[in-house]
Amino acid sequence: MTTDAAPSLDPVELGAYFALIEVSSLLRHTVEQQLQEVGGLSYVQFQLLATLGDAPDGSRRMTDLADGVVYSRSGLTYQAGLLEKAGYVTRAPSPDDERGVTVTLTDAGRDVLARVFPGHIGVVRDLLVDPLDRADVESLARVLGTVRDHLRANPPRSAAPRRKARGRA
Amino acid sequence: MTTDAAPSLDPVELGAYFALIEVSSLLRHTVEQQLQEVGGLSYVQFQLLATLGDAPDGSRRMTDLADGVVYSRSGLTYQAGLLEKAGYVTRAPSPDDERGVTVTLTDAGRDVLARVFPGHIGVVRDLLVDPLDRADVESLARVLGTVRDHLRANPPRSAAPRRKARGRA
DNA sequence: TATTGTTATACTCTATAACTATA
DNA sequence: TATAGTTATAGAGTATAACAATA
Repeated sequence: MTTDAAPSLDPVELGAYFALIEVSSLLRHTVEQQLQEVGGLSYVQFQLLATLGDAPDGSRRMTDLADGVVYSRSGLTYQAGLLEKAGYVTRAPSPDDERGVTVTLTDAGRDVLARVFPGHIGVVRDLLVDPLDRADVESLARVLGTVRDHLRANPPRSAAPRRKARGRA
Repeated sequence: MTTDAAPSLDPVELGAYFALIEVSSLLRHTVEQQLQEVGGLSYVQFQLLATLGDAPDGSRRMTDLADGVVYSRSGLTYQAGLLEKAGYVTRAPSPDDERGVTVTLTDAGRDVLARVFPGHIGVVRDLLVDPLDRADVESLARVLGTVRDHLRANPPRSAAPRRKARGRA
């Protein structure tokens, strides 16, 4: 039901896709530079720290940290290791489940987050928010929120359950 | 120079930003898997091939290829080298400017594009287009188009592979 | 047995700087 | 001198598979 018939997108749909890719790519690239310059953080590292910062106690289990940030376990272990070595997080066995590891934000972690945040916000405002009027920002938030919710509800899986477009050729 | 005063974003603005990052990240990751499985292509390689496919004669100069795809010259040389080795493009000195290199799509390059396209389109439709109604897709295309145009007009001063942004601060 | 996380390893990609050659 | 592109190289990140420990 997905891509059996001749798949195509009209110009508007294609335009939305291409614009999304180009905008997010450039925005992310610029933010990455800012994070690297100011805090020596990669974007993934920032996302992990920010996720911890959102948690009431600054703690989260590895698995819960992975969410939309990283796509493999070992990748998360690697990044968490770097953050721990930098002193931004600690890792300890989870109290309730000895298999799990609880990652906790340190004071130094909160510091680097605070140091990095203003410039981060500045980039996002300059590149994404300022060029738009209020109504467009609201529209963008709503529409992309819809897409995000659908993605979360239907995890795209590793393209495994997806049909092998054995089309022409 | 841009935002020195206390920078902040309200929840809607932050929501637009986070949704953009999450959606584009997941979309790109899924597309990358499809491209890899079906055609053995990375996303960047696909973008380069697709750019060539858009050109009337299937040719373009290296510099023109770089546009929103790659952020360093050497990175482009690397990817173009891979594509050449795979037989998807040829490289030859530009006729008009002996310093330049003209990259040209081969028949094999067109083949792999054609082989990869249906599934690519399918992913984009499943993940981005189908969850939205027509008006939302149009809105998304328009708003992101606005942002993209601003980004192109005001290159974020470091992601400019062509000009040498000298005179920092 | 299934799940959580780590390790080892190999690979891809990126970026800086030095270099060649054309303009 | 400035521009177009390549090369060398080094580093960051990712993914897969084998592994240990716990549930």
